[in-house]
Amino acid sequence: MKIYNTLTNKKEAFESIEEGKVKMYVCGPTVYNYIHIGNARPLIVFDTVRKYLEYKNYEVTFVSNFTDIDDKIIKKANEEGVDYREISSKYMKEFLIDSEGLNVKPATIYPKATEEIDGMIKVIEQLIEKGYAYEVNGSVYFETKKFKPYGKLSNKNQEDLEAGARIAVDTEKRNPMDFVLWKPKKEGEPAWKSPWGEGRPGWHIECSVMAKKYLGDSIDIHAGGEDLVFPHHENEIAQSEAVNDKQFSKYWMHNRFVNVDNKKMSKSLGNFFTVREIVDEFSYDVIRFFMLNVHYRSPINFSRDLIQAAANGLERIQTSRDNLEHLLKNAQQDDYNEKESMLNEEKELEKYKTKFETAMEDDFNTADAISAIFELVKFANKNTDSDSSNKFIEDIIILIDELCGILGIVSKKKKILLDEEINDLIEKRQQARKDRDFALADKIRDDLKDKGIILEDTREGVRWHRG
RNA sequence: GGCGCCAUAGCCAAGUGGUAAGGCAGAGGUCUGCAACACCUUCAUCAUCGGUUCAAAUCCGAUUGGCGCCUCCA
Repeated sequence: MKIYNTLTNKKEAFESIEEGKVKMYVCGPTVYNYIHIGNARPLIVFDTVRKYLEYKNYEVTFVSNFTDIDDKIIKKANEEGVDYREISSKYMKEFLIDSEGLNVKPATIYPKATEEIDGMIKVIEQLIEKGYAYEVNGSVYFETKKFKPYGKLSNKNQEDLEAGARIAVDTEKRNPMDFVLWKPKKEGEPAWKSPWGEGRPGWHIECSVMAKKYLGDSIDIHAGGEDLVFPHHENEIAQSEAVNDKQFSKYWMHNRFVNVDNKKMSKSLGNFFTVREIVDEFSYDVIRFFMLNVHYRSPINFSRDLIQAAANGLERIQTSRDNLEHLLKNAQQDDYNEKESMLNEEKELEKYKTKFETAMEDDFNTADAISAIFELVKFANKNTDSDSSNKFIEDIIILIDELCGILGIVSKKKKILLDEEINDLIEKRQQARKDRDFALADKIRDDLKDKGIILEDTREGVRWHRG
């Protein structure tokens, strides 16, 4: 299995630190709003990475934090005139709802920044002791010059960074590139006690501390959006490796952005769509499928037309799977019939599975993996009919479900329970068709369509599903 | 100014040295009372220029265009 490692800028063979186990840390959301579909990309992508690792029998410990104290949260709380905790707890809940909708497996642990302050203070103290950090007027800064490898993740060197520094130099700092570990309390803001007076932690220290506490000094995979490479992840490396004297993360994975009109979608630019908005019109399943249609290290453009195209594609997979299930109900033979034996099905199915795995092993090429599913679907559509055997159909269904399952793609259409009223109407329509009263038959079909029930007259009888 | 990424059919998108996967949309056909589904057929030489090679979308160089990071940000 190969993973593209931002640290080395190349694809590397994946070898976990401890055999059979993977420790993974993904930077989680700052909870001050509903997530937008840009936020959904890392969620979906790294959940898929996890699912594939688990499919390969790794025991994955997956940690994803909540940044539940931050300038933006405070700002929003002040705007709404409520306590910051009301904001953070509300949007944590909403995040988990979207997360579940997107078929993201819950993290092993979701640590919250505000519950880890003691640990952060301890690490900051250690950094000061070891000479990597210094205190000025209640603020504590990390002195980047003291950490020699600083810049190794983002391929920057201190001189370039200083030359490019656009922020007005904070006179408190010894060096413009130093970053804050602890900031003093401002009037009206929440604060915690510390050896440097009341205040709150800087953003970067959170992740270093939570990763250490729940995963240990060295982890296998650290992931997040590409914008986190610098400064966030660079700073995490500096903090963690300065304290632990060990490599912090072996592999660093970063997803590219979701764009609108080829421009980055972000809360600050205001050109974003929330996941909820899209779910209203399409569905969580379509969003997930849409995201996985593009390799995670390529930018992906978002538009109504593109997501509609993805919805149509997903429908193709689901329709095929539905048809198979329908055939299975009527299938008689238990063992392969002559035609099926000729097809050498097992070997044929192996081909799609191999293509799928090969794609996934190559830095999680989900786009290519999905094409294997489409090829499997084509094979199924082409080679099954009412004469197919149970065994033949079941084998295909199992494989479709397995492959879709790894990607977290829902392979079945959502159905409601058989409603007698609907069945009555369908029978009525069948009678009308027999009587060649097509006007009535079409009216019944149209009426059902208005209620969201789509009828299809297949060779094997009338079928219906939610539109 | 520094660092990095990208350019494949109407649209989306794999492919990183051996002659272009897959999906959406479109066209023609089969099936069907009609429709839908499905199936069959059809639809590109890979931004431009130059180079390396028996062989390049794939490597090198240049040009043009686009994007990201260097500041909160997935």
